[in-house]
Amino acid sequence: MSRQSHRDRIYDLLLTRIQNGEVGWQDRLVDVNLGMELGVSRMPVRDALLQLAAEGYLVATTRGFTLPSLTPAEVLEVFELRRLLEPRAAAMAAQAMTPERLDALAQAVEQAQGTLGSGDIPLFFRASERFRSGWLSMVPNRALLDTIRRYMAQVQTVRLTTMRDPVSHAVVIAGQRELLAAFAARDVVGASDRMLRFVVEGEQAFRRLAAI
Amino acid sequence: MSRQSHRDRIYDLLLTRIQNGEVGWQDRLVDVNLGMELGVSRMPVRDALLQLAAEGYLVATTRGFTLPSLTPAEVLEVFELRRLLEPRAAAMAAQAMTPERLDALAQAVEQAQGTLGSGDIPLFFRASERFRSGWLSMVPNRALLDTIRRYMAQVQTVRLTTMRDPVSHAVVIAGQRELLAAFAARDVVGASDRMLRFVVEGEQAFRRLAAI
DNA sequence: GGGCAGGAAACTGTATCCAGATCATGTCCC
DNA sequence: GGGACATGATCTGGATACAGTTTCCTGCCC
Repeated sequence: MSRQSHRDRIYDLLLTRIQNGEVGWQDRLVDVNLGMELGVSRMPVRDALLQLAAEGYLVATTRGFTLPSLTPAEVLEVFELRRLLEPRAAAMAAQAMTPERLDALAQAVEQAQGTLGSGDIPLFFRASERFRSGWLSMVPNRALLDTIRRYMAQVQTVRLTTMRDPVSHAVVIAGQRELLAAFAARDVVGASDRMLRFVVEGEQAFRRLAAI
Repeated sequence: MSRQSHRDRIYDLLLTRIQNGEVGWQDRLVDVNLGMELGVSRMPVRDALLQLAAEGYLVATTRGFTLPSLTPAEVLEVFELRRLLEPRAAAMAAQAMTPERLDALAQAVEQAQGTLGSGDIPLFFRASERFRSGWLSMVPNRALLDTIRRYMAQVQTVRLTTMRDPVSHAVVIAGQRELLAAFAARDVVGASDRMLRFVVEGEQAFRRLAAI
């Protein structure tokens, strides 16, 4: 298979859409429709959708596939997982950091900062996502990275919702700035500690918004 | 769908075979053959196999699906993940433990102990699996539990291999006994600490066998 | 206006078939 | 004996069609 199969191509495309927030929480991904859009039969689309479901990015319903919708209790379970894994991941990222990646991360933080006046929520989300995936991809442990990415996909809709809360923006940006400083200094312990606080702050914002 | 679909039924059956060690590391699971064996077309078989692959239990090759075969470096990445997650999981299991579950765990440990003289490797493996899945299923955090189960599926063949090393058996059983004692005492900290040591011991055994 | 029933639409699961890719085996040549 | 090439077998990916299930919409009745 010198060329990518339809299934793999469609999987990549759908995963990118999901991770870019282009799939709404009420959208239904239906294989026949996507097949027509992409010029293929529904079979490879279905295969890609089933794979995304098996990996936790989507949920199968009797009327197409949708984004997972976690209960607040389930989201808190993911926060617990984040507290266990992300400090270590940030530490590893700090150790592996490069000047080029630091530049890119700094740009993402400045972009997020620039939305504080304008209230441009989608841009704030995209910049924050760029910061996050930028440092995550420095993590050398592939099993750890895959695990983090998997659960992040499941709470995507929650993240979009909490990002709409302007109260959180300054907190998030302050966290990003301090993480960036730790990364720049190759401060492994500092990155780990700040990441833990970052996750805790995110959980506090979630609990406030969900009135838990 | 009041009756289980072929796909789901076949998924369950194949997963059971995998987890019971009935699939050899050189076996190839081919959808046409399994379809004939089970009296269905290859499509639901293929779907089930693709799902098992997406979940990490199998790997697709150009000639059927096989058990995953991780490189030693990849296995060590998983050990890192285990060190991060399993102490916490054991702590939660200790907190949630019930007398009935304790009985079942104790039986599993005794069964594993009984193989020390006979050298019955498959029985030792099954008893150890029973111990492990017994306490894991007490973990109330579903995200954490799913994450652990997923990466354990990927290292199944490694576990089967290291289980064949008789030197490890006494170490494993001692670990199980001490975990069992911590669970019985609802000793959350003790369970966490012992679990960390258990994982480290497993890693040491792996490093020794892989001559790393 | 609300509830229920029936039918159509919209989906899913899967069977069958075809085309393409890969692997294994056999043969020939050096 | 070893390597290269050709051929056949064996697999995969995917297209199409059909049957079954679920949901939605409309009409009718109270």
